[in-house]
Amino acid sequence: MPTLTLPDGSTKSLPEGATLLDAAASIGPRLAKDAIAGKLDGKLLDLSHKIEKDAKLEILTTKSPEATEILRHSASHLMAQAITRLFGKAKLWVGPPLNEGRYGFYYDMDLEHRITEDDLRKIEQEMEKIAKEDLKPVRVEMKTEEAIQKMVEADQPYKVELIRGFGVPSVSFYRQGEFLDLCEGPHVPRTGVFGGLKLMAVTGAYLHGDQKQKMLQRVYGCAFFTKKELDAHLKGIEDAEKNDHRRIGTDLDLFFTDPVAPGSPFFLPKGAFLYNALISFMREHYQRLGYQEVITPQVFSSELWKRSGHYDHYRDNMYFCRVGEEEFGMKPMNCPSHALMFRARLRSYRELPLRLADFGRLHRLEASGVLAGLTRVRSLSQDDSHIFCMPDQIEAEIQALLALAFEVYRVFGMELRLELSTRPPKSLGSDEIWAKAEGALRKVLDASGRPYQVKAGEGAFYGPKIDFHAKDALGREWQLATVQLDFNMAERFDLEYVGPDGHRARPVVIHRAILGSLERFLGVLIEHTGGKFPLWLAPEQVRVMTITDKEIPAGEKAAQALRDAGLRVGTDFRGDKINAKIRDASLQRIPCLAILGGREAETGAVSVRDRDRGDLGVLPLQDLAKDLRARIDTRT
RNA sequence: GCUGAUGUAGCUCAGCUGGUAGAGCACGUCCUUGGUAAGGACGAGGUCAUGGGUUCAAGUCCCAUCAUCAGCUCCA
Repeated sequence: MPTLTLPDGSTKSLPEGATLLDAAASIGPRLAKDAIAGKLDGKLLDLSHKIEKDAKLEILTTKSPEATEILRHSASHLMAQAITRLFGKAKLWVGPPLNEGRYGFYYDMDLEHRITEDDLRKIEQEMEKIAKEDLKPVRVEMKTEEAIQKMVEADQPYKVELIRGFGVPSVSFYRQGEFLDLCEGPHVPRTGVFGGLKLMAVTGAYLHGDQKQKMLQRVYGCAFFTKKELDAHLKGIEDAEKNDHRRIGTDLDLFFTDPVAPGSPFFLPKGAFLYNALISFMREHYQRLGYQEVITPQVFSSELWKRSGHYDHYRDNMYFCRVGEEEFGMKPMNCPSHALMFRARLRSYRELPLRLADFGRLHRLEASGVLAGLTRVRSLSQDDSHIFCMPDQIEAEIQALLALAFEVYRVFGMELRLELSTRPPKSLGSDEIWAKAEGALRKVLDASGRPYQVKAGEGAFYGPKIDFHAKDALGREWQLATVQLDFNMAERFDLEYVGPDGHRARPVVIHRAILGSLERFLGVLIEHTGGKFPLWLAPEQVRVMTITDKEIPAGEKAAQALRDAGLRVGTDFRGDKINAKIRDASLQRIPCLAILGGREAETGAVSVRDRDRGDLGVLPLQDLAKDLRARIDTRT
C-alpha cells in the first residue's frame, strides 16, 4: 500500500493500483474535478498513472502554469487530429507547447493540402467538436521495434525518425479516439477541458531547422482552460501591439521607411534627437571610462575584407561597388578599421587597454525576409568599441563592461537575459587562452550575481562571448549588448605591442557594444516605454499651451524662460480648446504640460499637468524649471 | 533567401457576384476664445504598390516584380 506525501506535509495511503486521479479524489472531490495531471516525486504524470510506491504527490489543477503547458501540448494533438480529420493524412513532425509570447503551441507537419487562413477557422471548429466528444487520451507503451513498425505502416516517416533518434528500448503513444500520436506526455485527462482555443497563424518551418530540407507547414495556436483566459490573452496581444515601435514611430513622427531603401529607416527630427541623445549618453560614460572615440572610413578596398576574413565569411551580407578596376566594400563592422588604427604605429603595453569607440554607420545586406522595423535593419550604427588588451587584463575589462551594461540598462529600466557562449567545435586559438578567457568570463559573471545561461559550443570561432537579450512588446527576444573576445583579429592583422620585457606580444581584442545597434535599441526602448520616453530623453519635454489667445504673449515668455533653463520646449497656441490641446499633447506622450490661462498669465505661473504624476497644480515658472532640471539631471 | 498573408488619401480603414473611388482622423481656410483627453463649417488631397495580361470595361480576375507583416533559416 503506497504512502503519498502531500505538499502540506500530510500523508495518505492508497490501495494498490490506485491512480493519481484516485489520489486526488481521496483528498477531495473538488480537487479531482479540477485535476489535470500530477507530479510524483517531481515527475509530471497523467492522472491515469498507477501509483506503485511511496512518493511525494502534487496534484496540478487548471490553475497551475504547468497544467496550462500540458493543456497546450494536448492542444497540439487535438489540432493534429482535427487537421487529419479535415484534410486527410498529415505526416507529423513535432508539436510542442510554448511558454512565452503570444502563441501557446504549434505543430509542424507535412500536408499536401495548403492550409489557408480560412482553414484555421474550420480546424478550430473541428477541434471544438473533438473537445465536445470529450475523448480520453490513453497512454500506450510500445517496444521501440514495434513502434517503428507501427509508424512505418501508418506512413509517418518523421515519427520513425524521431523514435530512432531517441535510442531507448520503448516509447509511448497517446490515443484519443481514432487518433494516435507518439508522445511522452502527460496529457489532459479528457478533451473536454479545453475552454478557449484559437489558431493564430500558419507559416513555414524547415524540417530540422535546416534550410536545405523540406519546408513543413506550421500552425500556431493558443489554448486555455477557459474562454475568459483566452480573451484576456488576446486582449493582451492587442494591447502589446499598440506598443509596436513601428506604430509609435509613425504616430510620434520618429521615423519611417521607404521602399527606395529597404531596411534603412529615415529618422525624422524627433527620432534623430533620440538617436543622438543615446549617443551622447554613451559618450558621457566613455569620458569616465577611458574610451577614445575615433572616426573611420565607410568604404574599403576588398583587400581589407580579404585580410579581415569578412570576404570569406560575410561577403553575402556586404554591399560592394566597383571603382575602375578595383572592388570596394562598405563596412559591415568597425573592427578592421580599429585594427589598422592599432597598427598605425608601434604600441607599448603602457597604452593598454586601448579602447577605441566608434559610432560609424554600418551597412549589412540582411536577407529580405529578416528585415523588421528598427529591430533588424540594413543600415545602422552601434555604440561599438574594440578594446585591445593583454590577456591578464581581460578579466578587469569584462568586469567593467558588465558593470557598464548593468548601469546603462538600469537607467532605462530594462531587463536583460544573459548568455555565455563557449568554445565551438571549430575554433581558433590555443586551449590555454580559451580556458583563460572562458574562465575570466565565468568568474566575472558569477561575481555579478546575475543569472546567466551557458550556451556550450555557441561561441564564435574566434572567441567566447557574453550576449545580453531584451524582449520587445510581443515577448520576442533581441540581442542588444554583446561582449566578445577575439583571438583571431590580432593574428590576421599581425597586431603587436611591446611588453614590459621588451618583447613583442599579441594583444587580445574585445568587441563590445552596450546598446548594440542604436536602431534596434531604440526600437526595443520604444516598445518598452510605449513611446513614453523618460523626461531626460524626451524630444519635447514641456509643452506650453494657452487657454485663449490673450495668453499668447505670456505663453511665449514662459516658453522662452523654460528654454533658457535648458529645457526642450514646444508650444501650442492654436485657437483650439484646452481639451483638444491636452489630448494632442497626451497622445504625443509629452512628459509635462504647462498651461496658461488668465490667472497664470498675470502671476508668471503655469498650471502643470505631468504625464506620469498627474495634475501638479499651479506652480511658479522657476519652480517648474527647477523641478524638471532636477529630474533630468538625475535621469529619474 | 524560404512559407503564408497583405498593399486603396499622411494615418486607420470601407469599396457586395468587374461598370473609371468613399469615411473618420490628420492637413488648410474661416467661425468659435472655450480651464485639464476631440467645438463647428467649408476645402484641398488618390498612377487604388509597380509592370504585364484577360475583358467592351479592372481597385475588383490572372501572372510577375517590389515592399510590408507573421514565422522559418541566417545574424562573420
